[in-house]
Amino acid sequence: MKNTKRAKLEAAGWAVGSVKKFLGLSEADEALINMKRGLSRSLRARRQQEGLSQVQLATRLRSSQSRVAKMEAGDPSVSMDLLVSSLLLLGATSADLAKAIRGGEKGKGRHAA
Amino acid sequence: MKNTKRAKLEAAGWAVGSVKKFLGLSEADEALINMKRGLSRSLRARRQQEGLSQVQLATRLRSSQSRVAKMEAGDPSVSMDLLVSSLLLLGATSADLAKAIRGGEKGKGRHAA
DNA sequence: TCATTCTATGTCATATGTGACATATCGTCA
DNA sequence: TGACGATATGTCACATATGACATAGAATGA
Repeated sequence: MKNTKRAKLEAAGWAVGSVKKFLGLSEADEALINMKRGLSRSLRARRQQEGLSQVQLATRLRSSQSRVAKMEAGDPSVSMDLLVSSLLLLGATSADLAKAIRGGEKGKGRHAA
Repeated sequence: MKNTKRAKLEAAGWAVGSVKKFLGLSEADEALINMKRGLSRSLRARRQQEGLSQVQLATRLRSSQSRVAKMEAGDPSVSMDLLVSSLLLLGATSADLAKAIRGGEKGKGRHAA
């Protein structure tokens, strides 16, 4: 992910209604991270449900154990594309993904609102 | 995103879903592309609803007109991350995104209401 | 016609993501 | 204890995505 994003935004000044817009952008960043978290959790859950090790999953995905670990850890270097396509390869439907994305909303353990 | 698969995809004309197996196109690939399509459409819809030109939107996103055009065109060079974060910046909620993703599901031919 | 605005498409330098590898930690079992 | 399997973390070469730019097409109005 872009760790320069915030810096760029701050440097930009953000002409119109700056403070409000800035907060909005911050929230957007947070939302994206939460969505990824939901996908990460879903990936780990599916893997474990299938009784696969990270190595086994990596083989299925034609990736590596370390990348699987990073996917599940929500590492910033992992794209949403990778998470989504991995979940799809594990048999998730787009409805499942939609759910995972919404499920990643806030803190874990919260009942859905 | 593997360019080889994309090339195959596009070379096929990407018409109907019957030849995909021969081209090595998995269900997962198809699903991912459909999800992106849903996001692309949603982005365009939101932009137009706000009465923004691509240039104006690009400015808001701190991107360029050409990239916005590519996002909306579903260009293979556009990542899901970019689509999602752009939509979030336009004020979409994760529920909206979940919907867009599921909306990108099936036949695009349907001139939906 | 020309001029303007909006959008599409191609290219490129550079930023970012990815798979692979090494290595560390942790738990389990003999 | 040592060995093994599973997971985490750091690094790197290479692949891919991104913003910026140029340019073209399409639509509108003078």
